[in-house]
Amino acid sequence: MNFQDPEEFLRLAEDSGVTLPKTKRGEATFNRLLQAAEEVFGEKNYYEASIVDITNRAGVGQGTFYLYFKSKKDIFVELIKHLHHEVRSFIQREIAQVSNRVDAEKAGIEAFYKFTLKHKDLYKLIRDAEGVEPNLWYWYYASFAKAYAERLKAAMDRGEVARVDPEALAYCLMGISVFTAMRWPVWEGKMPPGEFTGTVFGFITKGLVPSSDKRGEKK
Amino acid sequence: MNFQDPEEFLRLAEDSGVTLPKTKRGEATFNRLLQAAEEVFGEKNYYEASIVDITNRAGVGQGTFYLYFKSKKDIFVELIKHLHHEVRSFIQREIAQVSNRVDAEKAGIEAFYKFTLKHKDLYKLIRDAEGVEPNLWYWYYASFAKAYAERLKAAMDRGEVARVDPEALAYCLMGISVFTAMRWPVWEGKMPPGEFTGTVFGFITKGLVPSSDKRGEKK
Amino acid sequence: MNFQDPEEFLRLAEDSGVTLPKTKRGEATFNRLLQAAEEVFGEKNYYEASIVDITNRAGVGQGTFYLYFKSKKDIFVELIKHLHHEVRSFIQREIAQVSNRVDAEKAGIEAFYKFTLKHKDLYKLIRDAEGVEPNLWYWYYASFAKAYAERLKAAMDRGEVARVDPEALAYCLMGISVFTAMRWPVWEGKMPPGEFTGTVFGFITKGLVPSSDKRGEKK
Amino acid sequence: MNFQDPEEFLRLAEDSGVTLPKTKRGEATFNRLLQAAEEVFGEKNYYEASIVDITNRAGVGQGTFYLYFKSKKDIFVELIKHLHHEVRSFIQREIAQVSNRVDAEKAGIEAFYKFTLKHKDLYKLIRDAEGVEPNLWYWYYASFAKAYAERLKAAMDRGEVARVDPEALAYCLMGISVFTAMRWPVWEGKMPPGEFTGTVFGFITKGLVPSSDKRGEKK
DNA sequence: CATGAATGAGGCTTCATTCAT
DNA sequence: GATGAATGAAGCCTCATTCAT
Repeated sequence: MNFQDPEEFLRLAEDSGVTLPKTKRGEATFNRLLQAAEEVFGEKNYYEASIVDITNRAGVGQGTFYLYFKSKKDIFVELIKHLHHEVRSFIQREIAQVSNRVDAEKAGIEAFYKFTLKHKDLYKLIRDAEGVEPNLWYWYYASFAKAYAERLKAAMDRGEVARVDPEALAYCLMGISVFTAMRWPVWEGKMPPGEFTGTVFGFITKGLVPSSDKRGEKK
Repeated sequence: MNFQDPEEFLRLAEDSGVTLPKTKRGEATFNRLLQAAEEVFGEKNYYEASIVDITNRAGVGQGTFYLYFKSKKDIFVELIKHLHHEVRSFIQREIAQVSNRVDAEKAGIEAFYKFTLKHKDLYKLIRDAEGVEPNLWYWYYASFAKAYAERLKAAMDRGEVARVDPEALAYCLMGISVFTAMRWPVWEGKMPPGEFTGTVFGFITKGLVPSSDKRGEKK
Repeated sequence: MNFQDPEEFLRLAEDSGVTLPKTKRGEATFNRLLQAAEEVFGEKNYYEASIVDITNRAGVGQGTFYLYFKSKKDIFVELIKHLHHEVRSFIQREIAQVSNRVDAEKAGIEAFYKFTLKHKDLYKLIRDAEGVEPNLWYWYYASFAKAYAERLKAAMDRGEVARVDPEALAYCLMGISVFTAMRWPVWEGKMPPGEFTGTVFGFITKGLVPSSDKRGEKK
Repeated sequence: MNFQDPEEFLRLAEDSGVTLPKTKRGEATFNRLLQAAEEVFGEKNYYEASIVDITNRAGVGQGTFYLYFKSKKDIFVELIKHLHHEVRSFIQREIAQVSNRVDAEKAGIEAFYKFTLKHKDLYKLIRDAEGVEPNLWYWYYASFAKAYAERLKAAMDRGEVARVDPEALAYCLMGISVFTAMRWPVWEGKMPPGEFTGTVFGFITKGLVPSSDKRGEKK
């Protein structure tokens, strides 16, 4: 696979596919379509959902769809970008007040669980993204990881986190978040029980904090 | 979502969909089809791959497919089961000689990277599995996690690993494996560089080993 | 075989399969399809006729078919119902002015010959109906017989027809109509010659009229 | 439609399609296939039954079918001819001892009911015959009618039956038999109740017997 | 004789997209 | 702006028939 830089992708994706509405009435239709798409793709998966499903759900005519989106793929991309923004800002908000990075990590994961519980579809959507448009999928995680790594780097500079490769750490933490969220919010539709969360947080904490003897850490 | 027990699923999936060949000639065809399916699904994704793609690749007529598989879905399920078995036994073999659990963990991840590099398709296949047959996807990870947790439990009993919730730990480790494998073997087609691996292993080691003060651990 | 009441069947068949058009343009297409179906099924028989045959004949695209009918079977059922209505009202009209039942019977058969000559397909369609949907076939004849028997019953009350089991009589008369129509309009494409018709009418007349001695008749 | 003479048809159909077995073992297989075909075509109808259905039922391999029959159609034709022979000889036997034609008519119909009850499939098979091979269907009824008419002609000469067009009469009687058999043996799986049969027989008797005044009869 | 394997034409159906109103 | 109609490519699948063993 050969991926562009995440930002590069965004720039490419910027222009195409979507025709913004010009009137108030148009805007309402546009939003109804996007909303319907989230529901339908969430229930059915990209390939098994049809455009008629979406227009029916939105309560508009079939032709109307193409007034705003150039293709099925385009509304999907639009949707992923929208949700990506939502997760990140949601987590951001939940973390904001926590000063220490290690504690922020825990808060972030907790927030991710909460978000996942509300948007169980998100999971399916991202999964589908790979098949539909690998670049989109790549961008989704890579841009996430980048921001993550930057925050970790800063924490290392402040001495809150052991000094190691921040990107590797970012992928570890994302993997933990995603897989534990799969186990509980997605599969069981519940927040994980205390013992489970306790273990997860304990594992992360021990893994992140600077050890006294510093073996294996960079200076 | 409401999933059955992993073993329950296996039993269900046992019977249907596949018709085993009765002659030597038939067996060869059967295998060619399975092999072709792995390639095609790897390249294209479940929904965009067609049965003709598979039969063409296998060099057999279109109707031949239906001699052995009742539908596209059935060959897919068969494939996943096949690959699941392959990964697990591959990793098992690589770990066998390592006595210490923490070191075995590292060896296991390293093995997973190697396997992923060889079967980059596996990644896509499992992803698609969710859309195609959620139970299959659930079974894939859940049965993996179960075995994982058992090994961890044993290690805890031997005092090699801190005594915490083994299942939670299993999902953490799986998440780390999968996401770091995505970053390098899948996206870059290479084994991760030493610094990356070092960080990952360090993180895991610190997270697993019993701490001297035992805070947060069960007795 | 286990058949529902004819009316019951109609009610069941009411709902499904057909989507009525919403615009004038759509209505024209719908009718063209129905017309084409009659021709094609008449020429080829249900199983050997394909949907493409129908859409080609109708001069529309293949997909258009599914805008109005859910399946081949559905257009077939629709057609039979349509033709059933046509025969009955055609015969009704031809009989209307004849006051005496025995003469009406002759007029009815004559009318049936005429109709059959125009719609030789009808014959084949009804035959196929058994294979396609036994209930439809049952309904076709049973509802016919029911109306028939009622008319005969009334004639018995007026003393025009010997008082016997009206239903049995109805099936006798239907059998005669159908088989003699087969012999001439269907096989030869002609109305039967005078001598043939004379014999048929004579047979019926003698069979229906109240005999002077009343042996075997109910009071 | 343009039909050949019934005998002409038979001669045509004589040669083709069937390869008689040469050994004892072969004969057994041949018969098993024919038997299986009757069952399967009876249950499913010609077009919906597949050759695999037949070979499975017969317990032989798929290829074996073509050792004895050149095509699906050929076994069907063979079957119809076989059954046609069966009905006629069965009825013949039942009528044999009845001397008077009018009584023989009743006995014949009764026999037809009995046969139909045993071979409900016959009904479906003949129906299908039209679609599969119109000539076969034509032959089936026409040859039946021919023999029928001859018997009636003889009875007219003996003064037992009114002198009218014997062929017309034959089709009337066949129609009555077939439709009343449909009403009871086929639809209800029972012999008709006494009142029903009484009416049918009364109708026929009155229609057949020479009237005192001879109006409408030939000299 | 017998059989399982193999085939490919052809049927039904779906659906993203374009048109006409 | 909006909508229902129309399209046809493309996919899945069945099955009569032919082959190879």
